[in-house]
Amino acid sequence: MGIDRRLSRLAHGLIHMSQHEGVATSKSIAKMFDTNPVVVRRMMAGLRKDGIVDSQKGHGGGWLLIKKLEDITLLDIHQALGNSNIVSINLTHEQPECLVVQAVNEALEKSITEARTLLYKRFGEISLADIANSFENKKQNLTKDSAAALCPSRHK
Amino acid sequence: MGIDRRLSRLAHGLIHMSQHEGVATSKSIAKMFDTNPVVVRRMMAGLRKDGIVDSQKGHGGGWLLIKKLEDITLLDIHQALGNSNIVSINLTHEQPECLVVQAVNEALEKSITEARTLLYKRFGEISLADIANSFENKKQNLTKDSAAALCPSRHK
DNA sequence: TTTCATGCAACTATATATGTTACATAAACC
DNA sequence: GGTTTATGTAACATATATAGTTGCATGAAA
Repeated sequence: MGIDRRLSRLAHGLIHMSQHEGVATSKSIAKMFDTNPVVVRRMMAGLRKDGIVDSQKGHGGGWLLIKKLEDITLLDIHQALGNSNIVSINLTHEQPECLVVQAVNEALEKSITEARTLLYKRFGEISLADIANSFENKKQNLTKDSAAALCPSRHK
Repeated sequence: MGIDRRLSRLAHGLIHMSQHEGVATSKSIAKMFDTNPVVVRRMMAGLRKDGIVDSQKGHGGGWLLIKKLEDITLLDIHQALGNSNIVSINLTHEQPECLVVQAVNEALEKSITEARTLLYKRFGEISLADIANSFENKKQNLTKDSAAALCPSRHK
């Protein structure tokens, strides 16, 4: 499978968006991610569907954050992206009538569900505001010459 | 990504192997999985490396279980297959110097590690003997006409 | 020597995220 | 009204990992 960096990228992007006035274009966001504007639009489409961002077409258009950072959890973003198999282990179904297969899959399913539930719980407990705060704390511990460490080449 | 059914398949196969005398060929195991003998050899190679099974070439050869079911956990099998990304979320590293990226990835990493640790813990607590026992319990609850529910067409 | 098994290389198929190009659509500006 | 700027979307290519398949070499028993 390809690697899924959408959650990490979007959390990054949304926090930056909250710190700037007005809209952000797919192009400007794409620069933060070192990728293509179309990739950004695809990811943002899911967030718009769930009322996290909105988009405006045409001149002066772009993306707008319409929820507060406090009200956006990592789980919200994950779910807005559609349900993916977050645990990459699957069960065999070739001999569904075999009791051994059933017993194996039952044990696997139980463990996997537990882990997935914990992950969702943690994601649900962490808002983008929490992350932004931990970033502010880091910032205050910086010396002045490293104070530019905020996507430096991307915010001129 | 493709779907990873190796753990589920191997647990199934190893339990069946423990219930039969002598060796099992890649071909006979492949029938249980509805797949090709080469797929079986590839999976079994990892288990052999970790001393869970052994193989014999030539006429009358095949695969032999050399550890007891009690001493094989789901974690043992998983690890014998090599380290895969069991949680299919990755972190961005496009702007490693950006404090926002760092804060986001820290939060994600922490949650993911917690979930992965729990999954490994559960996998480590479950032996194939545990699963085989739960299978025996099921078997005893069956009426006689469903008593064939053990990979029926595969064990003639 | 034949047969039967593993060992292994070299493909193809499949699924998903990612990256890219091209074009349609909509809104602001001149 | 036409140009510019932006999103919306389809279509295709790329990367990666599991799975599936074919062919051939190797080793051991009959």
